[in-house]
Amino acid sequence: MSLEAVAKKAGVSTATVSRVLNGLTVVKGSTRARVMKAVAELKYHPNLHARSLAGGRSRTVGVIVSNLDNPFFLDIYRAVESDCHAQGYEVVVANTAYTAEQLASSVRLMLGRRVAGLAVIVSEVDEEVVAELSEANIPVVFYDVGRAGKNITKIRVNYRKGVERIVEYLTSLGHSDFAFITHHAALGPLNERQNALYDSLKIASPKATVRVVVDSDSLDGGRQAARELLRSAPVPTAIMCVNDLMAVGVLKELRERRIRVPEDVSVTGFDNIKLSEFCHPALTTVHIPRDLIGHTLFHSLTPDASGSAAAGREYVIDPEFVVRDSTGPARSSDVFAR
Amino acid sequence: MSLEAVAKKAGVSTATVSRVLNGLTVVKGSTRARVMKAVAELKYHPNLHARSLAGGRSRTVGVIVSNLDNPFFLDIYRAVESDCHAQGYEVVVANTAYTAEQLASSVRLMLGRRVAGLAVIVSEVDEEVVAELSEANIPVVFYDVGRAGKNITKIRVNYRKGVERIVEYLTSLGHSDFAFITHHAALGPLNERQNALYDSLKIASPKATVRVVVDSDSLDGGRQAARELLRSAPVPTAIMCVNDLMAVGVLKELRERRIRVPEDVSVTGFDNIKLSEFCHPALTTVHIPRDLIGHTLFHSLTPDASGSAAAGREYVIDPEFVVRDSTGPARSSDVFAR
DNA sequence: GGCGACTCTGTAAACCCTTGCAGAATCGGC
DNA sequence: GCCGATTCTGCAAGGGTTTACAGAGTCGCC
Repeated sequence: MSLEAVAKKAGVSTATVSRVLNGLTVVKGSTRARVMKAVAELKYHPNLHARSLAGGRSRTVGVIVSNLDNPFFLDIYRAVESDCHAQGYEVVVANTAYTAEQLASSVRLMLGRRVAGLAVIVSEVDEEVVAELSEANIPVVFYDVGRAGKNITKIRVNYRKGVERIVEYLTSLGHSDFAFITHHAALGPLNERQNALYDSLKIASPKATVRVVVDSDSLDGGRQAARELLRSAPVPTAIMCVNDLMAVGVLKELRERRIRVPEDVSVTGFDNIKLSEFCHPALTTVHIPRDLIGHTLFHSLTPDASGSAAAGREYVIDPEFVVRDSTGPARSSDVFAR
Repeated sequence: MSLEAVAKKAGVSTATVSRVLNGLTVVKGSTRARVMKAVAELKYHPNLHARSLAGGRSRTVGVIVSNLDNPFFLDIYRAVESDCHAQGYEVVVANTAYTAEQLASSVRLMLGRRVAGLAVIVSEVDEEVVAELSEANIPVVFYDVGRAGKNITKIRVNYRKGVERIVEYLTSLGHSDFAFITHHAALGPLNERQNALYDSLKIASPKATVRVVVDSDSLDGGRQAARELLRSAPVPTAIMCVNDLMAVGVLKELRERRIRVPEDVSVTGFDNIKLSEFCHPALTTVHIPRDLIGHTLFHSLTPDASGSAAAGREYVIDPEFVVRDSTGPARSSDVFAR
C-alpha cells in the first residue's frame, strides 16, 4: 500500500521507488524493472495527498464557475479540463450558484488544496476575495471580473461589441420596441451587456424602448421571464436575452402561445451554446469562443515552455455575431393589441 | 501559513489549534477565541493534503461518469454534489468519454486521492476494474454496471420496463416500422434497452421491423444518425432514441427536412432531461429519476446515522413513461415513397 | 592497479496535520 | 485548604511522499 512496502518488495529504498515513479532522475534499468514489477504486483497507488504535501506543489488546477448547469460554463470548464489532462494536470471544479458566500468558501477550499493555479469564472467577485487571491501567491486568472495584478491575469470578452452588432441588426430590421431578459441584474458582466444595449440604442434608435425582465439563469427562468413579459401589452417586437439558455426558454413559451418567431417577435441570445443551433427556430446569437477562453485560462495558469506564466496580463476576446432564424423584420401592425 | 504559525501567534500548541479547527474536542472558550483570532489575522487555510494524510480519511467522494456533456450524467453528478456539500463532503468528478482506459486511469486517480467513497456511473466497466475496486476497501457504488459485492453497492434502473411502455404505446398507435438510434452499441446498459426493444416487439407486434443506427452520444450524433437513417427509404414511422440528447438532434434533422413530428414520424427519447421538455415538439420519453439516483448513490457511500454504510445491496429504480407531443398515430400512406 | 569522474542509490529531514496519552489546570465539595 | 474528578492542553509519534546530500559502485584511462 505504501511506498515502503514497494521498496521492501523490490529490495530498494523508498527514495529509489519514488524516483522510478516520477522518472525525473535516472535509475538503472534493472532496478527500475524490479521496482515496476513490485508496483504492479502490489497494485500500488501513490497517495496523492502525501505527494502534494511533500512536493509542495500539486499539479491540480482549480476552476470556479457560477452555474455549471448553464452549458456556457460547462463548456469552458471542459476546455480547461481537456488542456489540463493533456499536460498531466488534474482539475477540480466548484460551483457558486452566483452567491458570494459560495465563492468565498470555494476559494478557501481551493487554497486549502494548494492548487497550482486557479481560474475564477464567476460574476459575483468581491474585493475581499481578490485581495485574498493576490496574496495567495499562485497564478490566478479571472474571467469577466476582477482585474489583473501581481500574479493575476484577466480575461474578458468584449460584450459591448456583441451587443452593438445585435442592436444594429435589429434596428436595421425596423425594431424599436425591445425587451431585455436577464438574470441577477446586479452582476457586473451582465450589467455590461445591459448598459451596452442602452448605449447602442441611444445611437441606433434613440426613441426605442426597452423593458427589462429578470429571472433565474435557466430554461425555466427564460420561460418564466417571457410569461412575465407577455403579461402586459404591448408585446415588444424584439426580445434580447442575456444568454442562450434563457432565450431557449423564451422560445418555448412563445411557441406555446402561438406567437411566431421571427414573424411576430424576434428573439436573440448570447453565448452560442450548442443548443442554440438545435432549438427551433435556430437562435440568432453572439458566439463567445469558449474553447479559446478555456485555452487562455489554462495558459495563464501554467508555466509555459519559456518557464514563467505570463501573469498580470489582460486578454480581451472578441465575440462574433451569428445570424440564424430567430430574427426578422419587425411586424408592422400590432397583432397583439387588445 | 501553517498550523504552527497560528499556534505561536495564539500562544498555544498546534494540537490545540487543530482541536479548535476541528471542533470535536472541547476547548476552553478563551483559548478558542485567541486561536480564532490568530486564524483570522493570518488568513490561515488548513492544508487539506496534510489533513487527509494525517487523518487517514478524506471527506471527499469521487464520481466517475461516461459523458459529462450529456445532461443526464451532469444531473446525477449535481445531485450527488448537492448531498455531499450538505454533509460537508467534497466531490471530485472524472469523465471517461466512454473509454475503458480513461475509466481505469480515473479509478487510479480516485484511489490515489484516497476518496472516502466512489460512485462509478459508466457503461464501460470491465472485470479488472471491478476487482481492483473491491480490494480497495472503500465503499463503491456502481450505476448500471458491475455487481454488488463486499463493499460494493449496485444501483440499476429497470430500463426494460421503460422500453416496454414505449413499445406498447407506439404499437397501439399502429406503428410497426421502427428505427432505433443508439450510440456505442457494444455497451451493456444500452444493449439492455435494445434487447428489451426486440423482446417487447416480439410480443406486441411480431412482424415489426427495426433498423438500428449508431452514432455518437451528442446532439450532433443524433442528427447525424437521422441523416443516415433517411438516406435509404422507407422512412420508419417511429424513431426510438436511446436517450433524449440524441433524440433532440433527430428532431432537428427531421425539421430541416420538413418531416413533421408526430404527423409523419413519431420520435421518442429516454432519460427525460430538462431539454426534452423545451424542444419542439416536446419529447415523449421515459423519466429516469436522477435525483433519486444521486441521493441513493450518496447514501450508499457514506456511513449513515446508524453508523455503517449499507454496502452490498442492490437497488432497482423504476422509470416512468412520459407522453408528450412527439408521438402520434402511424401515418397510413407512405408519403415518402419514392 | 590506481585515480578521477560519473552514475546510481540510500539516509534522513521536511511537508503539515491529527490524535493517543499523560500531565496541568480548574472546580466542587467537604 | 485539600482531594478527587473533570476539563483542558501539550508532547510527540506518525501518516506517505519528495529531495538534498552524501556515500557506494562502476567505468575508462593512464
